[in-house]
Amino acid sequence: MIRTRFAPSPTGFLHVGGIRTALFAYLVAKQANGQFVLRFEDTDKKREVPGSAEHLIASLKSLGIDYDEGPDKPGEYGPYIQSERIDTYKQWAQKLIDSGCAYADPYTAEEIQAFRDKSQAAKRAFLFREYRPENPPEWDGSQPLRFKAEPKSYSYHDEIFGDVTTNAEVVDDFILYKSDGYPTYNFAHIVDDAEMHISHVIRGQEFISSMPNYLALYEALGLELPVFAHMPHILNEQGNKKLGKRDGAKDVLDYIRDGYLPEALVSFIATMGWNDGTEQEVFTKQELIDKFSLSRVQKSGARFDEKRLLWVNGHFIRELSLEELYGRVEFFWPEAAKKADEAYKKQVLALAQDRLKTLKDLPGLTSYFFEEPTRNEELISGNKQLAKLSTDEIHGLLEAAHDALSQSEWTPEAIQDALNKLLETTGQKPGILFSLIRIVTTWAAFSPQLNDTLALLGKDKTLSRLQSF
RNA sequence: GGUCCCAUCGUCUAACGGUUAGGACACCAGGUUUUCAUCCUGGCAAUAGGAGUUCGAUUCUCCUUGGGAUCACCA
Repeated sequence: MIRTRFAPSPTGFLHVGGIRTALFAYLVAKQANGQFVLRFEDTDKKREVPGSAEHLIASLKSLGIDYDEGPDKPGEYGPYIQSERIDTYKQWAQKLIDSGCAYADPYTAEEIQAFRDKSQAAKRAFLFREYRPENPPEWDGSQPLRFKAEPKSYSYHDEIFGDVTTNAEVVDDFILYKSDGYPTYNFAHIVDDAEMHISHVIRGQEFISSMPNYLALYEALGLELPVFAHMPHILNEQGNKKLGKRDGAKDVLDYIRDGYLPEALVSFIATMGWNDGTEQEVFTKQELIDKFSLSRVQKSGARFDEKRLLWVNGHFIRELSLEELYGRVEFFWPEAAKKADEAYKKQVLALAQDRLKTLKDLPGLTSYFFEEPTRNEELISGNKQLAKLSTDEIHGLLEAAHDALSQSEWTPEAIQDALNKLLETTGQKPGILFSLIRIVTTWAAFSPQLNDTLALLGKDKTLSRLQSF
């Protein structure tokens, strides 16, 4: 049975890097009809951020990364919050003590710092085991509990990085239990993964360097090794370090608020560092479940390219049926659209759909359909051809347009006919005449095809805007 | 610095040891009788460097260079 997990600590929001790890773990579970588990690793109470747990859950839900078991979704192996599992860790720690694999750390912080300085002075890496006390006191919970490591070389298989060998020197007596009564991640996650029957450990690359210690612990605990897969980091836009909250990594929920579609986000995030080997560029969630494989995940880090995300988002917007899109843009309409009726809004949306990169673009693209636009002379003076016209000439053309259109039937076809005839009677080029009409009726930098725009705007509004110049 | 990992167009990437090194984003040009967008056509653009193995290396090995991760009573 395949069981994967996503185990964030509730210390903030989720950015694309974290979401990708969650998504891949989810895909691995779903494609095998297994379970995906959410677990909160809240053993560092100092770093915990209030509200973060709810925020993480909302982020996962917003992208449709549904977990089968989690803090708010009881399952067979709960609870799924580490701070509620202290008794379990205690039992496992006792096993280690009994088998002589763990001991109490009697040193003060100052003493340890002195060891550290000594190692540094000798230009050697600090290893606690070199200062291992000969007769450690009995562990009473007030001291840290350390793992008694046997330095040896390990090799293991990583689904993404392949066969990795580690150096014996780096195995050290790391802390299993902190003096504050909470276990460390290093200890707790291994216990939990075992207790929760997790088959695949999928996490960020930063844990690779700790693998020797984990492997030593699995061994001491007599546990079977899960499958490991370490994700390369997502790099910031400059490509010089892993994407982090400090250098502008955005909360995924902010992308939703900014009008990005969940399915676009999912497709984009999945294809950062993964592809199916064909030339397919975008994927639905179901396609990802069918086609994803850890072995095709790139070893090197991928940069976050916002331009590409924008393209993917536009692509998914265009794929949506009008009905679906209408359902998605509910909160993105311009203020003035509130009183407009549904049928009208749908027609407006149909004209805007191809132009939308994010849903947030909607007001800028459509407001003149709902309220009188603000006049912006620069649209005329900034237009090379129109700037050459005198005010009288402009008025003449608009008057002619008004007359011609006032006698027209009000369908896109009839309007187009009228406009074409107008081209002949005025002897103007479309670049001049149509641009002028377009600008005066919308006062927008760009707009949909002129006849469609006017047809939807309505005869009265069109004629009055032509006259108002 | 020690340890581990990585390296194809600007970016994301494809290529059982044999391809004119392919696709996409971005950019540029043209087309779809106005603009913007969509759509279509075309263009620009890469195997970090050096040895070795081989009839033949993007691909295998080694070195160099460059980059990243990690060295906490954080996860």
